[in-house]
Amino acid sequence: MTATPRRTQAERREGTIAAIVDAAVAALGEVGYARTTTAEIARRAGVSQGGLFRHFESRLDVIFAAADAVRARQFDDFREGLGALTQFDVAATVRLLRRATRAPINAAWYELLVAARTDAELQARLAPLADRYHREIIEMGRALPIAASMPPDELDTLVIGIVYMLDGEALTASVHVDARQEDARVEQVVRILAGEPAFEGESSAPRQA
Amino acid sequence: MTATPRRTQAERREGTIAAIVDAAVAALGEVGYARTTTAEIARRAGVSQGGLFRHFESRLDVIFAAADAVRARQFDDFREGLGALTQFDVAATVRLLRRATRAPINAAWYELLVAARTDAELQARLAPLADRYHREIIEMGRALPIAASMPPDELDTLVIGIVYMLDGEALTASVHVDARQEDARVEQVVRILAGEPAFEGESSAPRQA
DNA sequence: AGACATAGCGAGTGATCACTCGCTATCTTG
DNA sequence: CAAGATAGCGAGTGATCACTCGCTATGTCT
Repeated sequence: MTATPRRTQAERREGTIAAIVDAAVAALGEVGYARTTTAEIARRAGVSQGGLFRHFESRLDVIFAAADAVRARQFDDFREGLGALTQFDVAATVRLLRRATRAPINAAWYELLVAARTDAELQARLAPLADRYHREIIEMGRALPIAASMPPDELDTLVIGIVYMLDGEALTASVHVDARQEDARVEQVVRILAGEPAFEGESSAPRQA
Repeated sequence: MTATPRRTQAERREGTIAAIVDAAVAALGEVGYARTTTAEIARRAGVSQGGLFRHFESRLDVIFAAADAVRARQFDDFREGLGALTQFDVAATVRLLRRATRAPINAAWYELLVAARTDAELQARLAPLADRYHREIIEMGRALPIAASMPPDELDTLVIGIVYMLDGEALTASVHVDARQEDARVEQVVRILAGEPAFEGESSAPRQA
């Protein structure tokens, strides 16, 4: 019945580990950190609980591997989206960023951020990953064509600020969405990045030397 | 030994309920949603587990009461901070907002937001509170002196955008802080709210009619 | 082929979860 | 002051947690 495909030990190992990590990422996104139990992960991965602990010493080790997978995948996905644009467009780029922050996989990242706040061990493991994430976002921003039109550190601050803003929007999205404001927000960001005032003032009397 | 202060039933009830709600808020902030158990809340409130269930039908009811307490207290604190300013100052106001998002009590709100994403019951209870929170933030923004210098809906979008940005910053703070960027971010926000470009462009050639 | 190593299994284990229940302590009402 | 109501207690209860352990299944090495 069961045709055994004859895989090497390394292949079996690798495949099982990948299944467990994928399962953990999906579970974090779908049921949250607290309910991402070893039983839940094993069930989703099609592995027994004992089998899971053959490859990971603890639940935290699985979680950590999942966190790094999320970080890596988010960049792959975003760069893929950027590459699909026929030409650079600030509004489209901001919408890509929003799509990234709203992606199910990114919800897993938020779960980890929040859990890390009150879990010292997780915090210690996650901090280096978060630093790297932060660095990669900045690098990504500097690689954008718009980088030529403003000082690098001002761009860095703007890019991170925009990402933070979309993070806040994504977090609140589970209990409150305002589609009209979301569109308006993209337009404001576009104006800011274009070096224009953020709003169309009716009586814009510029003061301050 | 124990001098009984002879309180009425209503006073006893009220006092116990307040202690439980306070304990829940503190627990959410200090140990997170998952570890804010009925035992933890009862211990902090100085009440037995059974005593807790005398006043609340379920853990979720306690959590809900805590959520509303957080929302109310955040506005009281913020308005108090605003009142303490000798005169209106955009930078100081943004820093007050940051202080609010970084306050321990606000961490409780983030815990609830994230938990609500994967908990349908909590989501249903929290959504009306979140709507109200959102509305009150907008009203607060419109009451600021700066409201006179730009169209109301543009201001709304900016204010919520800034709050979201500070939310994202606060969330990431447990694993990554960048004090220099945080200062720069306030300055950028001030420039944006003043109707100036967000950055000091070196070769600012304004295009677009 | 036979000896050995690694992969995978699933029934435990003690701790902790939300919540219940029978009880006592305190207040209210006539 | 007596009877009834409300407040508060803490030892259960079944479910679920991360993790262990003795076992079998499969791949590797000579």
